[in-house]
Amino acid sequence: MEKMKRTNTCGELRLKDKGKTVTLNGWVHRHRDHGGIKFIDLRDRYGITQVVIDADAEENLKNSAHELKFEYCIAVAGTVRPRPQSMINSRMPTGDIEVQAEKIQILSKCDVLPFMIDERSDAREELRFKYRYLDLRSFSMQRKIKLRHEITFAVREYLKDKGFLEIETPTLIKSTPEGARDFLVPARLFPGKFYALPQSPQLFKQILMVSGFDKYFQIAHCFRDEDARGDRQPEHTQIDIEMSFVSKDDIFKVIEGMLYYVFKKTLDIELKIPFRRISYTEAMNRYGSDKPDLRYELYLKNFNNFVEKGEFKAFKAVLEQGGAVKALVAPGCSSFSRKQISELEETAKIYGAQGLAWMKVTETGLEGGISKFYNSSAEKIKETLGAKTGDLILFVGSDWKKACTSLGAVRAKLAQIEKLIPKNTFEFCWVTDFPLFEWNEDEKKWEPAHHMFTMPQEQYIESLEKNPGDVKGDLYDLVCNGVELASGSIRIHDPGLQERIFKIVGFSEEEAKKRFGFLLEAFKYGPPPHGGIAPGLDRLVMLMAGENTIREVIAFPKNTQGVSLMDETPSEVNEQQLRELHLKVLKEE
RNA sequence: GGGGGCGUGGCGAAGCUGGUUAUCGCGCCGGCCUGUCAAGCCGGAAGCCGCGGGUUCAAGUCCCGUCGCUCCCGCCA
Repeated sequence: MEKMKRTNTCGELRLKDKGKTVTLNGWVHRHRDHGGIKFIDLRDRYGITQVVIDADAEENLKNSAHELKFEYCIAVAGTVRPRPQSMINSRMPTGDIEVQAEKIQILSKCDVLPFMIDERSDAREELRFKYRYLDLRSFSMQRKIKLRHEITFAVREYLKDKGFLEIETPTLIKSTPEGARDFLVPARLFPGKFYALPQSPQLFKQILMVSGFDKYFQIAHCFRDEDARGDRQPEHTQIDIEMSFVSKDDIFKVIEGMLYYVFKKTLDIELKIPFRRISYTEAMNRYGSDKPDLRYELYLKNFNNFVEKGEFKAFKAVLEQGGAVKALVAPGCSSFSRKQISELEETAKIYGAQGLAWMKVTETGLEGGISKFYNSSAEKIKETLGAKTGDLILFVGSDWKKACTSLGAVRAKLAQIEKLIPKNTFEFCWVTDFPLFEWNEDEKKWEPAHHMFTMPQEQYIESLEKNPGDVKGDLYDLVCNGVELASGSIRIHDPGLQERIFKIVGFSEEEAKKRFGFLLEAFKYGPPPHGGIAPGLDRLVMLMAGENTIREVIAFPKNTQGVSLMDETPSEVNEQQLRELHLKVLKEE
């Protein structure tokens, strides 16, 4: 039997189409059988149209309608007719009309569903992933996948318009040291040798700069063999960008313009640009995070000055060891119970704080917790911290970074508890002036905070080696609502400077040559000054879709174990394959 | 690598300090019903309570182990 091909989609018929003979193809979203009259909600990705089988329809038609179950894929031919006045459904775009069925063809049947294709379906993620094809049928998933397409398309439009070229770089590349763990691919033709999947197209995009493609971009897949999180999984997509002859301001401008365009085009939201700029140090000091959430106004304050005058020994000890004591005023939270405070303390402890000290602000002064140690400076404390009667003040003393991040975590928790976070706002900022190096206590050596091709800021170049810890890099993050959206830097293009950096991070010339000799070689031939950035596409779409995990905006995501539940990846391979690849699987203990 | 949470018919949940026959909603099967749109009504089927061990007269419930999922710390240049 010939398949009945659609003349229209399920989302387009309106009153003006009345009287038309149409054929629709789609899935049985719902069916309501009233004995006489029957209704079918027919769904495709464009919408839902109600199909009616009248009570006086021929027996044949009624029988085939009776057969229909959820998610049967069917074709319906019939006539568009207006619904009776009182039956109009204003919640449906097609709610003014219905299609009076004349013929129904079942294109394929559907087993009993593991979960309903429904906006309200609350099937757990595990199940949704196993049956992702069904999950993706829901309008909410289709909306997100479509939004992703539109965002990606707008990015391409904008960048092309600005003169960028989209250039593909290889997926099978050389394994490079540092950074995340590589995914390796055994090379069949070279026993014992491996390709690696790119953690990013970093080296290739820099080489493209050497080649003179001064504005490059790529929607690039990146692979990192690390544990997944809500905003990260083993493979992700980034909008990889690199430019020559630019300073970071030029790069900021491109990204600001791009995001303005993308938000306007896809969500009709006008972002305020340029974005705020916050130094790493300020972000840590004020927000307790290098990816500050600016949607709410709770600020960490410095409490060091009061520690001297107070009697609290634990804090004094912290300062003697070179640490810091940070304070956070929780407005109107003096009614918090011990239990509530200790829950906040748990949050602080997760981030390495020893504890969470507190005091309450009352009419007469400070009360409870550690207040007795600071009675003499109560007024001054209130004034300096901006605390008012009815507030709760929270403290963490630790090394500076831990004090900031753990109290920053408390800040975030508090904002959540007190419902301080406004919905549907996007607060962007650039975080700048990151340290170039970080001290690795385990291995007793300096490590690049970003990557080792990052340019130190001008004023530090001369005395790099003296105090590596003080050196700030020409590197920057783009943050939105507490999510790190992009990371980038101006790169080193001077081989001499590059060598000095290698030396500081304990990278021998020999090792450097072996690993990225090709880049260093390329840099001998007139490399332009250049820099770049790479916004994470998944995270951008996640934020724009109002989701908290990138898995909601990836068509076929992996779970937190890095497993694709639908196709059961990763999987074992057979002996033959292993032999060809010169591999042997070791038995775990 | 470490910590928290969860695992009960196909799905989502309830099941208290252990105590009759494991409950509810959705779905499924059958029937009734001419205007519904999360249709309604009547009836029915469907459970190794993740898995293994232990405590007990008695375990979905307590203990130990294990597997899976999830959130977080670490990790993620």
